[in-house]
Amino acid sequence: MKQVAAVAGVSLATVSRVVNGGPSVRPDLAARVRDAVDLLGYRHNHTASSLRRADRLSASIGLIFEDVANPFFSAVHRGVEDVARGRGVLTLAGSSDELPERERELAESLTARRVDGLIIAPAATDHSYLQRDRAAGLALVFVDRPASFIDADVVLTDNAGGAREAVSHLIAHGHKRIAFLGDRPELHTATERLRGYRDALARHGIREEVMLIRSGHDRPYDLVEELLRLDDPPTALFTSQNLITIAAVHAIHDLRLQRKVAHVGFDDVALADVVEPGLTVMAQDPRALGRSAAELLFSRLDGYDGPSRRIVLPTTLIERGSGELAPGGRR
Amino acid sequence: MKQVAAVAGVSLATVSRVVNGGPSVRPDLAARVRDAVDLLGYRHNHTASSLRRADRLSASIGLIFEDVANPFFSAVHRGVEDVARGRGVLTLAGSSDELPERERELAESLTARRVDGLIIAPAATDHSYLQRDRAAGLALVFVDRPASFIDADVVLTDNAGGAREAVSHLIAHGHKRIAFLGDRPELHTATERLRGYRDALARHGIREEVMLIRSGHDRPYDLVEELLRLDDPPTALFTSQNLITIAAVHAIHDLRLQRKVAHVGFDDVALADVVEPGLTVMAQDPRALGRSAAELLFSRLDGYDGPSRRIVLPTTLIERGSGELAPGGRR
DNA sequence: CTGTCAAGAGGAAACGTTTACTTGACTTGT
DNA sequence: ACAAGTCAAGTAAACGTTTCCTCTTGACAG
Repeated sequence: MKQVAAVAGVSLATVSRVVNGGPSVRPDLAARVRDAVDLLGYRHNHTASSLRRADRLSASIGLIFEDVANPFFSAVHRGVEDVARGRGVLTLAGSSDELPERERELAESLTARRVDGLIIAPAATDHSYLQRDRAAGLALVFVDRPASFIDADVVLTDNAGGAREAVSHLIAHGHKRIAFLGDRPELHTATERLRGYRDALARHGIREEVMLIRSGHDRPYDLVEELLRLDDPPTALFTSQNLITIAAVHAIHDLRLQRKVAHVGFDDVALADVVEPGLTVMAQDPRALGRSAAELLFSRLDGYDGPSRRIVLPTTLIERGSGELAPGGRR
Repeated sequence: MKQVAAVAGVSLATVSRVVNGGPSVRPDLAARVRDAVDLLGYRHNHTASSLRRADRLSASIGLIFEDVANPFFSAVHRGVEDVARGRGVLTLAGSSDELPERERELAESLTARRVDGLIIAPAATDHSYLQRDRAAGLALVFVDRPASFIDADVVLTDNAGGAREAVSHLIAHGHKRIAFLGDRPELHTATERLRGYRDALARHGIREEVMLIRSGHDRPYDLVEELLRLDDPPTALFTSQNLITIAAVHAIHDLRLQRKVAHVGFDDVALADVVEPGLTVMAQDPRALGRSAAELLFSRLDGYDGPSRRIVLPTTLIERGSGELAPGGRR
């Protein structure tokens, strides 16, 4: 920049004004500066700039997910990017692999780079360590799961409602023995979906059976096999997470029961409509999740200073066949 | 930091030394500094630090993909992250949506933030604009597709070889009328896979048929339908991209031809083994692609200054049934 | 003419760090 | 006991910008 100033024969201040589209600089000078910029191949240094600038904004936000390669989270990522792009804001993403420690490291790494905000799908159980950064102006939004020990904006899927609707759908098709296969119970989404399942049963006067409620199994495939080989097996399955759903589809097909046992999954998966019968799912909208989270974040950066908000996005039932089988396998 | 120094009763330099694990500082002073840090909730400012530091490294790298939400690229992303994490390096990712202009904007945004390196799955046809940044020390690696008009490290999948092998596999099962469905021909991967297809036919003395070679159709589903309704339809399909593969599976199933027409896809997709028959694919290893790219990048940052390297990763044939059907549909 | 004002430009301080250089107190070898 | 060397700590300059403040110039009103 100094060189540019020298070549253009102006002061540093003027170069800065031109580079930032500053208000009052004579057209001929501006042109000279621009020529010098091109000539020297000057590249603006955004980090140095934001160090001194009044707003102190880095125009970048951090994302912390379980795994950036999980289709669910990469869709959230994209949703965030969609709205960040409009503001010239870049996204830094990292995978926590569901490890609280790793999540914290990432958060610290990101705040050390002075990101303007953080969007987190929380793994850690305690987020109070972010309190200080927030006091220092960091915008904070949680997505997919609420945070603990810190009061912040959050955007969620209607897990309980979606699960309730999914299970009610099975009940409407005549099922009474419906198994619940869930993720590890320490996950908020898992317990919420279980709550929805219970709710649906209760509303229809169906008694829960302990044998049919299974959470946090590490080999879902085996679990499904076991369930379907019971003396009195469930007539329908509700799988409450995408990887479990996929494992269940495998198991059901391997046992050749795909026309006998009904199945609804939470969260949509690719090729769900090519499987025979098509897989009925309660779909989420991860991209919208990301967009909403980003909007909450930017509203904070734009000065909103009210109480924290909680957005809950609805789910959509997609009927493809597997969820519409009657008990015993008739359609 | 000034406050920390004041509270601990030491100079700024000493605080800096402690914060950076500097070599020679008396233990009691170091302890006092650390106490002050905790007390004040001091957060290191990495950007200010890298501005002055000798290495001038931001410990972050930029990623530019077509779409961070595409499972292929999100897996590459994760591969990069795997190796970056080991070095405490963060990844900034952006989606170009295959628009050269958007790619360039992203690249400029990233270099303005002084990332140490850039990993790009190129959309643009001319990357010479990066020449200057590279001269200034930016490490540069291209992934999935080679760059144009700039000589840089690149890591690719063996597109031609994989396609050749896939098509040979179909030929080995007795097929002679094999259709090729490809992506837009301006994409490097698309032309390479077509080359592999042609190669396989030539090696086995099969004449190409123009009618059976289709590239860059925007409605692959309709295209497959059209092909299969020809008077003399192909007995096998080779779909050379994941989205096209999925569309083809849909079309084949809708026409109830899944046991009549053989099908091999390039790039693996979820649930491919639950479809009936299972979908045979030539799988890539996108995560390894990302890891290799990151390794090339870091070797540059570690001082490697030799000629640019080109890594080509092999593909793996996964036989699941659809590729092993004989012409006419017998197994 | 003088005085007021606005616009345009420059000088220098500041942002939060690191680091080259300096200082001072010890240690060591003779 | 003294020169030389070592080590720990401090001072101040520097990194690449932006911004506050001042200065000059010219226009215009009284």
